[in-house]
Formats: sequence, C-alpha cells, structure tokens
Amino acid sequence: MPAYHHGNLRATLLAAAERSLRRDGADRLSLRDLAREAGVSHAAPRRHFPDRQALLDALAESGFARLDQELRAALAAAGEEFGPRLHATAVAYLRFATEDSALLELMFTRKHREGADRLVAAAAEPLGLMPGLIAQGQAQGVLEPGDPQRVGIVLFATLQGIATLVNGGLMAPELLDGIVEIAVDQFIRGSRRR
Amino acid sequence: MPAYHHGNLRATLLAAAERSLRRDGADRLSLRDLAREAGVSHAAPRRHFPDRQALLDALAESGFARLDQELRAALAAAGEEFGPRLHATAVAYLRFATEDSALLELMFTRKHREGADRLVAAAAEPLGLMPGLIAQGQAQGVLEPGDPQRVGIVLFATLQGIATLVNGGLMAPELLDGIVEIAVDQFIRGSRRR
DNA sequence: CATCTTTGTTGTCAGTGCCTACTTTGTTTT
DNA sequence: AAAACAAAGTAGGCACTGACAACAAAGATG
Repeated sequence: MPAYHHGNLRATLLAAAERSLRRDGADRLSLRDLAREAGVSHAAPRRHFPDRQALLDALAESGFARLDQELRAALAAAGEEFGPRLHATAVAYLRFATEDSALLELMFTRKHREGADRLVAAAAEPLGLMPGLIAQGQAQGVLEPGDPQRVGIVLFATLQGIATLVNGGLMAPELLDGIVEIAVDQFIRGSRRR
Repeated sequence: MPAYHHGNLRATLLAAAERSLRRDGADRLSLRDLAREAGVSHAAPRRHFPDRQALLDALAESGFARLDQELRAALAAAGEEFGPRLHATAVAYLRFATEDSALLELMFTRKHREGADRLVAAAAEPLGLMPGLIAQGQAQGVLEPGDPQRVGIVLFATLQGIATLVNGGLMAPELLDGIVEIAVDQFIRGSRRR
C-alpha cells in the first residue's frame, strides 16, 4: 500500500459505502466518514465521484448487476418447467429485495433528477428477464398469448410491491413465503391459456 | 396575525413542507428553509416538531389520511358490482401514488427506525380497505373463498409496485391505464370462483 | 395582579458537501 | 534521462444544516 496513492480508493470507498448503506441507510451515508474509514483526506473521494449522488448511483448500479446475477443463477438452478422457474425467480427476487432495503430503495427511486441513463440501462438488464420468462411460458402453452412485456411488468410490479410492504414494516417477513406462493399461483391462473 | 405568536405555525409549516416535498423531495427539505418561508426564526419549528423526522412523519401520516379519503370517495362513486369497484379503487390508488412520488416514498419506507406506531396505525386505515373489497367480491360469488387479508396484500402490492415503477422512471406513465387494466383483469381471473 | 406555560428568539456547535489551490506521484514525451 | 503532463492525493474555506441551550415575550390561569 503506497502512502500517497492509495491504489484502489474507488473500490475501497464503494465497499465501505455498501456497508454503511446497509447499516444506516442512504441518508446517513457521509462522504467524509467514508474517507476517514479509508484513511484518506476528506476531499479524496471527489477524485473518484464528482458528488455524493454519483457514489449512490454507482451503488445502485452494482446492485442491479448483482440482482441480475442472482436471478440468472436461480433460473439456471430451476428446471425446464415454467411453474417452478417462475417460482424460483420470484423467491430469488424477494430474497434480494428484502435483504437490503436501503439498497432496493436506492435502485428504484430516482430522486428528482434527470438523465440517469446509465442506471436505467443497468436496470433494464434484470428487468428484461421477466418478459423472457413469460415468453417461455407462452411457448410452453401454459400462458395465453399476449405482449410479454406488459404482462411481465405486472408480474414484476407485484414482487416489487411485496418487497416494499415488507421493507416498510407493513407486512411481517414471516408471511413472505406464503404470499409469494399466492402471488405466483394467482399470476399463473390469471393468465393461463383458457 | 400576532407579531410574536404566529398562531398556527404548525399548520403553516406542514403546508410549506408539503409543497417543498412535492417539488424537491424529502432530501432537500430543510427546516430552516421552512422557517424562513413562514417568517419565523430558525429554531421555531422545534416547538412543534422535536426533530426533522417528526415533521416528515407528520407529512406521511396526513398522506395516509388523504389516501384513505380518496379511496373511499372512489368506492362511493363506483356502483355495487365488484369488477367496477375494484377497477375504480385501483385507478384512484395509482392516481394518488403517481401524483406525488416523494410523498409515497415517505409513506412506505420507514428509514431505519423503530416504533413508528402512529404511522403504522395511519397506514392500516386505507390498507384495510382492500380486504374489505375482496370479501365483498367473495360474497358476491365473483371470487373464490379464502383469506381476504392475504389475497388483499397481493393485490395491493401489485398496485404499489406499478406506482414504484412509474415513479422510478422505469415505466412510461402513458402505459399506466393499460397496465392497470391488465392487472385488474388478471387478478379477477386469477382468483375468481372456479 | 402574580405566576406559569407556551411559543417564540438569539447564539452556538459539530457536522456536511462542495469548491479552490497546492503537492505528490506516476506516466509520457522529447 | 530530463522535462512536461496527467492523475490522485492534501489542506483550508465556505455556506449550509439540524440540534441544543439560554433567554424573552405573550397568553392563560390562579
């Protein structure tokens, strides 16, 4: 570790920020704190993140990347059948979404600012998985035909909403498994081939 | 208007806070700003709100009250039939939820703090409307029997999730009406009497 | 009228994000 | 190899914030 040039300050800051976010939420995350923790001066982070929001955006972006990974892993582990695949995806998403509520919030609420193109692009990746799943269900003849995009949005929204309720303390986490079951069943029944 | 005693500072502050929240979001809301706007000293708000979070909580609470009003109004205006009633509720909720995204966020994300009992109680009011609706659908023979509570959660979650997607810029607002349609149809089909 | 409570005021403190100017280090060019 | 340059740190300052304490005015209460 060199004295002056830290070497990988950016990564160090991001790691510390991730911990801070999870523990205390985005509001309490302080750049100066992170700098202290990394052992650099208070202005050093500025070289890597033009402002606080940029740091938060980077966290959100890496969140989407991790979400994408986890969803793909869940899908890969599930079999070929549509029902189980859908169920596995739902469970994986909710695990991710309820495990770090501050991160989820960061990922899904753009705070009154324009052009977070990079973020939207990162979000498109995992969100694009849904329509794919739907299309597969349609191809297998389980679901009725229709625009996979629109149907996928509704499905995803349901999962996202459940996560919001749990994270907001409006629904007990113990109920999660049961609710997911209901949601998935209801979705399949609601759009299966007539 | 008396010179020293403002008379209704609390209400004045809340009104200004509501505007500020809607325009700039909770992050940028500044107590000192509100005080300036109300023409009082920077420490005056402290007499009415012990700290910043208390002010935000009050905003969220009044948000739930207004939501409750609007949902009830929508239900009252709808007829007796279950389908239209459900649709009206969904539309009313999404109108509320997408009209002031910062408020919605405030209402549904408790920021790492315990015992916001008052808030949870305020939330229970409008959220309790859902199971009631479901029960009615069951009584009318449109929906299959089952725990209205659990089914209601899924329904509400779907709406909440749609709002999150719109507010987060991940779904175009123009698609809203169409998506609501799909969501409601799918819900009814998914849990109607077999 | 005297007293007490409520609701203001002023002043202070630690902390923050952002900015500018300067310094050190590593890289590239001549 | 020396010189020029870019990248990545440091130091200090600024305006601003929320919270706190001590005090003052106004109103309510005995």
